[in-house]
Amino acid sequence: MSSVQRDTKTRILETTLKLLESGDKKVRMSDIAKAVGISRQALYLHYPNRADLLIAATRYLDRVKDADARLAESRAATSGLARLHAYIDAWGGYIPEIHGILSALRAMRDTDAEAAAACDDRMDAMRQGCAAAVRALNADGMLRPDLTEDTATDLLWSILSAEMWEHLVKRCGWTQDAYRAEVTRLADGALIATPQSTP
Amino acid sequence: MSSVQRDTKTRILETTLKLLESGDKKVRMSDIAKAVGISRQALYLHYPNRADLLIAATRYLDRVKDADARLAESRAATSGLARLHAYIDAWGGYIPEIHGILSALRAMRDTDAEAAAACDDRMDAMRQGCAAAVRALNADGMLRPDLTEDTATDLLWSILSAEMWEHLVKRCGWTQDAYRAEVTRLADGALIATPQSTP
DNA sequence: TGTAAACTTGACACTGTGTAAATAGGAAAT
DNA sequence: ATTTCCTATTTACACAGTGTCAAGTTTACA
Repeated sequence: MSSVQRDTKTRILETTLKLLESGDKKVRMSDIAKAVGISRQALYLHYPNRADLLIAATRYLDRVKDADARLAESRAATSGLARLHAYIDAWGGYIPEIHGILSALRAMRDTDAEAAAACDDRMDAMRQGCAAAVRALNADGMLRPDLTEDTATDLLWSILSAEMWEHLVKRCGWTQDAYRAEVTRLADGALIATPQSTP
Repeated sequence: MSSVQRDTKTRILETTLKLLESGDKKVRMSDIAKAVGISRQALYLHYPNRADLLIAATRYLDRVKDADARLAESRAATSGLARLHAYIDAWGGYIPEIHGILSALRAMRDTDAEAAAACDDRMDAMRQGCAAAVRALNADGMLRPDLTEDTATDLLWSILSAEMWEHLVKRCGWTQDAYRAEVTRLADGALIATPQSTP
């Protein structure tokens, strides 16, 4: 019973992600159904509502892209600074891949509590990474002395937010490389006691 | 003919703004009508659709809050750095007052072309202010040498974006003062050749 | 052949936006 | 005093999109 069903379920998730990623238009349930090649109602046999489908798609994407593994790499860094940079690279590089689904979920925030929860959950997880990087920085004595770890985490969290990426890359048209470079600089300047300069 | 009409029109705008500002919930046409004390259909006699109403409300807010005058103050600053800081103060202080309507318009971006245009228009105007501040900074030789004026403007524009304010103040719970202080620091670190430090 | 799962079609409820028609009340002109 | 205009009202409907329901069809497989 499960093999066919799982195939369709997976096909739905893949199609949903493709539609969300490639297009800037609105993705309706009927759009997804048509793209998958099933009826709109069949969609509801697999996912009870739009929010659940989007959340499932997010989880699927994480699994496929191995988000945890990527972000875990930053934990291996020895110095606090290296760890900060590794985290910026990891998360900053992940944003473009989840941007489509992320903004679809964000658009549902106001109307759907479940979507809002999924959004928050995701952002909170990201904040954990920021907090860890800030702690490592502080342990090395490199955190700007007038910042608490909490405030520093908030700052890094905001700098690395998907909205910031969207603004710089989508709106201003920056390349991913330019984004990475400037955001790293920005974070360094915001968090580090004695700002880095190329020696 | 006009006095009564203008009164109702103004009352609609004021009510709309109040609803948008004070509540985090969704504001429907019927909500506005009920709050004004007229029928939903009477709303359409004054404003043909929701987007037009929101846009009119934005313009009304600008007029009431005298946005131009505030932002113009920053142009009076003598040094580039003073001008940058004056602009950050002016715009950063204006965001909380227009945040409600701004995010309502932003939520309509995907579905309504006119709302998207109004949003872009507003953000572009803000970018002009950023560009002017960056030019003044560059004229003083204080712009980080590896930044073009365009790139620097993009950076400042992103740092001062309403999304950044929302993240730090609404999400992280910062006070407006903390926001102002850290964002100023952030902008300084991002744009200025030799970063400021308290002597 | 029979059964169950996956899927289909068609219909409908609900919300929110926007349109239309028929009507009422008040002000102002004549 | 009556007509005319303007504002507003009520009722009704069209439309898009989400979500539900019921009855019927295909496919697999035992």
